[in-house]
Formats: sequence, structure tokens, C-alpha cells
Amino acid sequence: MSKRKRPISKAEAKFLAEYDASMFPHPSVAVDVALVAVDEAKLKVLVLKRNEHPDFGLWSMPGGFVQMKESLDDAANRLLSAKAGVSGIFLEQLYTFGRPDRDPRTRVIAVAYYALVTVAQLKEVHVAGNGVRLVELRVDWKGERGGDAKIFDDDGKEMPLAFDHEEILGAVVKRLRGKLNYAPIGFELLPKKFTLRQLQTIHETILGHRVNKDSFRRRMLATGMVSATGELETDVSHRPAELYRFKRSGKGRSR
Amino acid sequence: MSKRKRPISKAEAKFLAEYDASMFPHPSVAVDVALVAVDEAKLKVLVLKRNEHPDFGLWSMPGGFVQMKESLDDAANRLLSAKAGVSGIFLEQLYTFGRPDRDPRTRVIAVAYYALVTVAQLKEVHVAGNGVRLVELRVDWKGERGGDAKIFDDDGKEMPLAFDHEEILGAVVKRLRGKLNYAPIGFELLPKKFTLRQLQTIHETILGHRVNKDSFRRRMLATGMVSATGELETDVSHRPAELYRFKRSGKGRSR
DNA sequence: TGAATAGTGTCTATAAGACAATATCCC
DNA sequence: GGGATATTGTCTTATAGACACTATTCA
Repeated sequence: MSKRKRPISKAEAKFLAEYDASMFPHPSVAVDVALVAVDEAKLKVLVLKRNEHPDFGLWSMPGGFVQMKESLDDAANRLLSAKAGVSGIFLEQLYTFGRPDRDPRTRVIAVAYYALVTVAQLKEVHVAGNGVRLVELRVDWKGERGGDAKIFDDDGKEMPLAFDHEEILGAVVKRLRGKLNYAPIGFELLPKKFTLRQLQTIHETILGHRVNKDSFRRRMLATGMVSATGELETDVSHRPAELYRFKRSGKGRSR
Repeated sequence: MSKRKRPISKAEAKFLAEYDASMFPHPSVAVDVALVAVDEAKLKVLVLKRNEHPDFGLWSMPGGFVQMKESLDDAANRLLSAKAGVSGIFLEQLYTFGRPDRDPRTRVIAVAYYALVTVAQLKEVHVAGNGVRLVELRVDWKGERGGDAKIFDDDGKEMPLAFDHEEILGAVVKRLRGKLNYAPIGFELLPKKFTLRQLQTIHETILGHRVNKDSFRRRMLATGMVSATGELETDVSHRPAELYRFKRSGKGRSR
């Protein structure tokens, strides 16, 4: 936001020139990104199979160390591009995890991010091969209570997560649930044109429970964030629903 | 939350023994804590006058580098004890600020925390002397839009903030406003027994606007988070209000 | 007694949940 | 036509805002 602006005095300049950052030991700082999508009423997250120690063979979110000259946001975007082949998507910082023993190598402080993407965008990328998988993400708690999350393969078998990624993914779900009702994040998980029923499914999937159809519809229309296109969906074996489009204007938060 | 539990293989043990954390340069990691109170319908924050470079003479929140063997929460608590003399108070991580140029010395990533305290607790400490001040915190935006914050001395004169602390303090106010209506944070800013009017003033001060008296009262009682003590306030020149106590039980979130 | 704020009761507007009725597509 | 879902309308309930009225303390 605000950039540095104050003039630097001579004394300050001297101090800065003599400053030695290596005087005391530093932790490493990593960025981990949870790339989340919703597919067929299931929450999905992208994970990689670790092919090096520590936690060799376990699954983890894309992550990597922050470079000295890039911002945290830039680091997160870089990782998304490099490891998942997506860019320009919704990305937000979540929380910073710093338990001293969370990584056995050395002290690693992880700034966690989460990103939202449509399944379509993700399928352009080569997922599924070489240790990259889009797997189901589930939590066993209701509402916004919080707690760990687990991941499951297509057969419903739990997959082991590396480091403290169960905790981080749990925090992702908690944030999504909390944010859903006042921020336009559902739209990030849908194509440009969508039906209100699809949007409702997104909400229900994230919240983990059904919502009332009538009031959901009214609520969404009342926010002013969606506008009808006049077009109808096709290829459905029932009355086609109207397609809507996300309208950035809206009333903003709708509490 | 979850602690490490997986067995470590021989190969992993070898890898860990040979791992050298100093192979590439690391940023420094600092923790900055905004210690917030409400006094006479004004938001207050504790700031220190910097007596070294950089930003010598400017005002900053208590902060310091994270030690290699302490968690981020521990670091924040340590700073609160050392620089403000308080402990055991509400403390929560806010956001991590990592612009590469936010500190001119070297790359410093700041994990920001905010803490809440009653003015009474704070006055036990020796504030006001030696460059420690409790000053007014104001923002010029409404609702939860977000933006920078400024600080002012008792004469209403703006005081210059060091580094990106305008941005950090703005994020603190934004978080407080967002959290106030579903989390029991108002109570952290009041003594054990308080009147509903006092609680309302806390809310109004944080939100930056008046709230409806009747519905505020109803809403608070409906949450189940307050219980009447039967006692009345004293030394007021009007009908005394009943004193209430915070009751942890409540219904939880009250959306 | 008057000033000031506490606390209660009532009315209205709004939003959510429940449910029924009708519309429109594919098969 | 039958199955399935969309869309609209109505009723009920819960909550917030507005306002009036009474209560209680100190000066």
C-alpha cells in the first residue's frame, strides 16, 4: 500500500551501510499455497507427492522458500505458476505458521496462502501425472469451529499429508466458510456464466450443509452481485435455468 | 495443534543431519504487536519512540525478531511482557507483511499481532515516561473498507509512524471491526463487571459509528454471553445501570 | 423538582424459512 | 404425458430500528 517516503539522514545512511543481517541466525521463510476448486459438489485441493526428505512420499501443498527480493504475494504467484501452471486467479494470504518444530530440517516459518480456481481452468493443466493430484478435501467439524482437514483419493482412501498441512488446510476451510457470506468468493469457483443452482452448490459444498433454496436465491439477487444474461442453460433433462453473470459492482458486503 | 508424529527413516535422518540452512540467504522475521485499548470512547494504541536507526525518532509498535526456538505466539507474548509489561491478555495473529523494501536495513518480514487490554491493566504499567505512549488511533474510512491508520497525541497532532506501521494499524482496525459482531472481543477491553452502556461504547468506538441502543441490548442479551450480576454501578449522576459479567458459555457465534 | 440515563413495551420493516403453485425443458 | 427442476408467490417467524413511556439516581 504506502511506499517508503521519508528522507534518509546521513546518520541513518551510515547505520544502514554497516548493518549486517547475518549477525544472528535467521529462520527460513516459506510460502505454501492451497489451490482449491469445487468439482461435483466436492471440495478439491491440489497436492504434490514429495520426492525428497523430509516427509518423503507424503503429500503436500505447493510451497517454496521466499526469495530475498520478492514480496510474499509474488512468491505465492510464482509457486502457482511453476507448480500448478495457473496464474491470474484469486489469491489471498491466510495465516502464518511458525511452530519451531513444524519442519525437522530447520526452523521454517510458513506463510500460508489459498487460491481459488475453476475446475475447467485447472484441467487445462496437466494434473494427475507426475505426482500432482487434485484430491478431495474434507473436515469432520461443522460451521466455523475449525480443526484439521484430511485429503482422500478417488477411492475414498485417506492420503497422508506432510508437515502441518492438515492444520493449514483446516484453516483454509475455516476461512472459506467464514468469508463466503460477505465476500464474492463463490464466483471464483465457477465459469463466467452460471446458474443460481450451481452457485448454491458451491456454497453448500464449502459450508458443508444444505442451504434454503428460496432465501439463497433472494439473498444473491439482493446483493446486486449477479445479473441475468437472458440465456438459458442447455443439455439438461429438465427445465433449463437462466444463466447469470458476476457483476463486480454490487453493494459490497451484504451483512 | 497437531504435533509431529511420523517415524523418521534412516535416509531421512541422514538427509536432516547434512542439511545446511545457511546455503541460501534468509530474510529476518520480526513480530510486531499492536496493543489496543479503548479509553473514553477513543481507540488507543501503545507506541514506542524509536531511539535507533532506521526511522530514528518516529513511533512504532513494540516489535522484535523471532528467536530460533520460540513460536510466533511466544515471541509476541515475550514482546508484550518486555515492552509493555502486560501478559495473559487477548492476543491474535493478524497478517504477515513482507514487501521487500518495508525495512531499509535488510529484508524483514513482519508477522503482525494485535492484543486487547483494559485501560486499567495498562495503567498499572508505567506508560508515558521514556518514550512509551498510549495514543489515539484513527482511520478516515468507514466500515470495513480498509486503509491506513494514523496516530495522534493528546493535542490532536498527528505523530509519524515508522516503517509500514500505518498500514499494519489500518489492518488492525479493519480486523477489529469485522470480528466485533461475532466474536467476544468487546469484553477484553472492559473490566470484569461492566454495564451494557459501557459495552455499547466499546462497540461504537471500534466501529466508528453509533449503534441502536435497543437492538444492541437485545442482541447482547440474546447471545447468552453476558449475565446480570444483580449489582448496580455507583457514583453516577443518573439512574445506575446494572452490572453484567462476561459468560464464556454463550451460544458461540451469533450470526 | 429537574436533569440524565436505565430499562421496558410496542409497532413496523426487513429477511429467512417453509410450502404451494405454476412453468418449461428432455425423454 | 411423465419426470425433473426452475421460478414465482404467499405465509410465518425472527430480528433490527424507531419511538414512547416509566424508573431511579444525584444535584
